[in-house]
Amino acid sequence: MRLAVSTFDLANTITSGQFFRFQKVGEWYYCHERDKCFKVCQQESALFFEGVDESHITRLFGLTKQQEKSIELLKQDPTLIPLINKYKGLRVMQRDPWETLVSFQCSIMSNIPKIRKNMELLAQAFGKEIVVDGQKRHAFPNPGDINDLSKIKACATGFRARYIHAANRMVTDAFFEKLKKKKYEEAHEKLMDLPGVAEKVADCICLFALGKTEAFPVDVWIERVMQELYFNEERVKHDHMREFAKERWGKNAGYAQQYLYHWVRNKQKGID
DNA sequence: CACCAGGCTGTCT
DNA sequence: AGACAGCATGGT
Repeated sequence: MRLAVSTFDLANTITSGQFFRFQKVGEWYYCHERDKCFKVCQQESALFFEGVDESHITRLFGLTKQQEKSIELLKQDPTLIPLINKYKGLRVMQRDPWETLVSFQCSIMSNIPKIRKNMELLAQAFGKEIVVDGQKRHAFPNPGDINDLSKIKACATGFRARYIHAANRMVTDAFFEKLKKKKYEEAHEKLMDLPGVAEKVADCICLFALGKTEAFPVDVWIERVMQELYFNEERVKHDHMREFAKERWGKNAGYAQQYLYHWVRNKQKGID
């Protein structure tokens, strides 16, 4: 299957810290979401994919006119212009909420390669086996299925295991569907009732899975880049940065966050 | 090997 | 109520 994409950058979108279950094989990215496995590759303005229908691709990768317009609007902020031009086509994804919750519980005191490992091991330990292109792969387990604390620990999750184990008993897919319909502030507050979920993780779930585009997750990388670009290197509290983002970018704060994060991480890695 | 990561808990105003 | 120090874990 083929889809025309005018402003989209698959590689930067997949590797910008919002998605973890993928594997690059040649030109293809094999991507997982819950029980779905599909492959996707980009050649200029053509996106090729197999294994899911087009609506799945446009939803997951945020390929909407609305997002394109929002990012264009952010160029009214002169500070963001070079970042948006450099990573033109970077999108905020819309992932499965349950899988997003577990991946960001894993993100506590961690890093992207390790989160990817945790998610793969959890799928191997608790998910059903699926075969794609002759390769053995694993679906991600449903809410309720990650129910063995020592097995969760064996997935290199450490002290996060009890958070995942407890949340597994507290949520359902229907719970997240209800949150999608609520306002950002209310969804954010409800998420923080879950173990291993405070301001930052709740904002990641709001932004990457519940469609709350005003959510502005602040981790150490956002703290650093905001200090550099907006606070003249002064130390500022995370709460103040969230307020600042709300004032400055409103409903588009989440898109701003994604460009800031990807830019500062690649700068650190020396990628140009 | 020192260093790097967010949330939870207990303690102090 | 709100601020803050100390803890837990695995990879580089």
